[in-house]
Amino acid sequence: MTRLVEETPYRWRIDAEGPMRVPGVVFATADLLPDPSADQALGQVAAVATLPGIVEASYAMPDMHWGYGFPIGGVAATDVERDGVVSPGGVGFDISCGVRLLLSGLRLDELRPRLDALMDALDAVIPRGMSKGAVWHLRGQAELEEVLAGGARYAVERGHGEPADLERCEDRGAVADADPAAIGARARERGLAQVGSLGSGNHFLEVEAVSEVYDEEIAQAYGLWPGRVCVLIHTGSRGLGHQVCTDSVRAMEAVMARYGISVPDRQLACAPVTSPEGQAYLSAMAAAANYGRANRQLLGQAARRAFEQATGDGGLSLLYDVSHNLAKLETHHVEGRARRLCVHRKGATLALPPGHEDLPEDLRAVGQPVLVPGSMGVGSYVLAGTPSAPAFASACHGAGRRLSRHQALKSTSAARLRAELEEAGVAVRGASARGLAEETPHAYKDVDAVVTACHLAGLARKVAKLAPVGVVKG
DNA sequence: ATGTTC
Repeated sequence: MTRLVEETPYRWRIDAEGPMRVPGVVFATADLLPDPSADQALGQVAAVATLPGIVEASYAMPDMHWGYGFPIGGVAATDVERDGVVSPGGVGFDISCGVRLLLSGLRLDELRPRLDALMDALDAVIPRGMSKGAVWHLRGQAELEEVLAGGARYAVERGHGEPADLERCEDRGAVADADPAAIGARARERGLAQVGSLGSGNHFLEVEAVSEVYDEEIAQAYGLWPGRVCVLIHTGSRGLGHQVCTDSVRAMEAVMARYGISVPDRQLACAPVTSPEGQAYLSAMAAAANYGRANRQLLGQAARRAFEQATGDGGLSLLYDVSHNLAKLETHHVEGRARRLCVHRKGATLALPPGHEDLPEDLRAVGQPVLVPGSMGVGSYVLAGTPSAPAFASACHGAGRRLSRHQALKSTSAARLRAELEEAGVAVRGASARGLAEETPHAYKDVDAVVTACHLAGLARKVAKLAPVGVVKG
């Protein structure tokens, strides 16, 4: 049983006990905390706090819930120069899973008469579901290596997008230090035919419109005006990323004892960042991340074609593309000293503060767009990084699951859910009955409450809300 | 999340 101490209404502490090296810190209201009888995420926050080299605290965001090893919504940083570890479970199976928000030139009232045509066009060009085709037919393993090394940059080089897109991608579209050779044969095979595909589970493409603006100045800098139609794409690195995680966990389990590391849960398998195994993981992870970046770039292009075809206006501009499953080497001040850290964000979004040098120039004054998809049909939020940038500049990544997929499936009728969505004015395309039922909104926390907790805890500030008008799902 | 149990 993990004991929580309430520090503020939006911040709870788990004191460091036993093998914990740092405390746990959970950003949430009481209502958003996981139910301990059904969800072990708080114990996972404490378990992560035992990892070698961890600094400051084992953090969790308001959308936290149970995950593989680390909680989803977990943030943990380790000191690279003090034997800090990297753990594949701190990134998750869907490496560089993330979101991309594109802005159209249309107002919702202009789109309405063409909405069905647009949804049909998207239906035709967006591959989705388990291993069922992709937009991009790579020439073979040699070209897959280019994708793994170059990410969205390579996609744009090959004509899949505009150079301006890259300015609005985290890491300008490609993570450095990616080594395609660090990726195994099986992962490569799985990856060959999936670049430009949505996948299943909680992945989706949504057509939305700006429904509320909370911060005029930042919304203006982001180009978010009321009624503006936009497209939100949520997907990751598909089977390739999954296989990289599987292979890496196995490799680390085999060497942990050699490094004198013991962890309370074997799902926390890890190795020192500077070890051969740590470096191999980070190289493979970066390559898988680039695959995810290329994947979102290709789907954004497919959305442009569908808009062009259905509305005559394919001019979607990219607001931002950001991952919420990644480990990054970053410099942060800890106890007054700049330190090189390996920051794991799993179901947590990077939220760079105003003025940060990694931001594109035209967004630097206001801070990074933080994209927070809500549950299906409920709407999404755009937030912005704050000057205080707690938890190594991180924020929530979504609503956060409340019920397991199995529980959701048992408690929901897919047909009724589809009817409810259509009745609420949300067109649905391509969703399997099971996919719909597992993603029922009542299986998720209230995204309004999650975002409010983020805002009041100072993790990220509210900028605008987006209301859905159409969804494409696996 | 995932060729949902190599």
